[in-house]
Amino acid sequence: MSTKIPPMTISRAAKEIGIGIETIRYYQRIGLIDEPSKPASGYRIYPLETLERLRFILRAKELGFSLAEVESLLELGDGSCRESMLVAKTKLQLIQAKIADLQNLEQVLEGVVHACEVNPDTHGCPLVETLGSQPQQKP
Amino acid sequence: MSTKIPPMTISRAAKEIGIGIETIRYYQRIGLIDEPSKPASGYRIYPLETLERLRFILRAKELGFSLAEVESLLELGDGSCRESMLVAKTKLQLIQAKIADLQNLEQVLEGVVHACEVNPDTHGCPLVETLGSQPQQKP
DNA sequence: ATAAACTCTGTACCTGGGTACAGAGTCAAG
DNA sequence: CTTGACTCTGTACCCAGGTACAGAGTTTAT
Repeated sequence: MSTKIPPMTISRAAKEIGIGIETIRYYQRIGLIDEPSKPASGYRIYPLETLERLRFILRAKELGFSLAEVESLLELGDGSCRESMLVAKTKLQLIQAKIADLQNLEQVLEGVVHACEVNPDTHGCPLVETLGSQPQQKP
Repeated sequence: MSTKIPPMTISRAAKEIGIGIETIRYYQRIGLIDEPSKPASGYRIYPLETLERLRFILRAKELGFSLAEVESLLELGDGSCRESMLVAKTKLQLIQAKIADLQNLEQVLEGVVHACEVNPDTHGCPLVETLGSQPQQKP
């Protein structure tokens, strides 16, 4: 009477998470997730725990963490909150620096695009001259 | 009477720009800068023009452009301003999206670090739980 | 005039983050 | 019970962006 739940094989896991099969295997190779033990004969079954871990990895990656950083976060997860916090704080500072950099670039690009729009000569493009001259205000 | 200006050999160029010798050669290999012609016997001399181009590349790289993007900017530099502007506009949009992403991450990390500071338990770390749960507000 | 320092050329190697594929085994539907 | 779809294992390959090194030639300082 029970509707059969199809076993969570690698391709179902991949589809569930929205990731490639080969990528899952890659993460296994580099030890980011562990391989479910193989049942003597048959396919590996991916437990919920592993799916959660994969989701964690994906979200962290989207947020700009490298796989190495993700790994340290995962390792610290089991340990002290203080240590994880240190990792996060360090990352936060990097993120803030990166934001500042990008905002600087944004300004430069906006200025340059505007200048190009206002003065659409075919020569003496402001964009090229901007990048070609001294560094922009980098405090 | 004239003080000898030492010739701008590759290592002097590298030092001047603040880049490795091998990196300059790498840029030559991939066609990003051209190799000064070699004087039958002796070392290649790097003209100011090439130094400028290297500086351009470095600044653009700092601003987050890939070498491929840098190349297209350099190519467009000689052509129409309108085209360069298109490249810059596209890049601007990417930059703005990236900034938004990072600001989202910043908020999440700040919240999490704050939560950790307020409630420094050794277990149930908010950071880990945050990344472990549903995706943050990603509009 | 000779040794140290530099350059040139070519090729090999590295890290990060995957992606592809061959060949053998396994499962599931008709 | 066969056929097609899937999995497993292992290895190879891809891209970006470099970095290293060997062996031969050149320059420069002493």
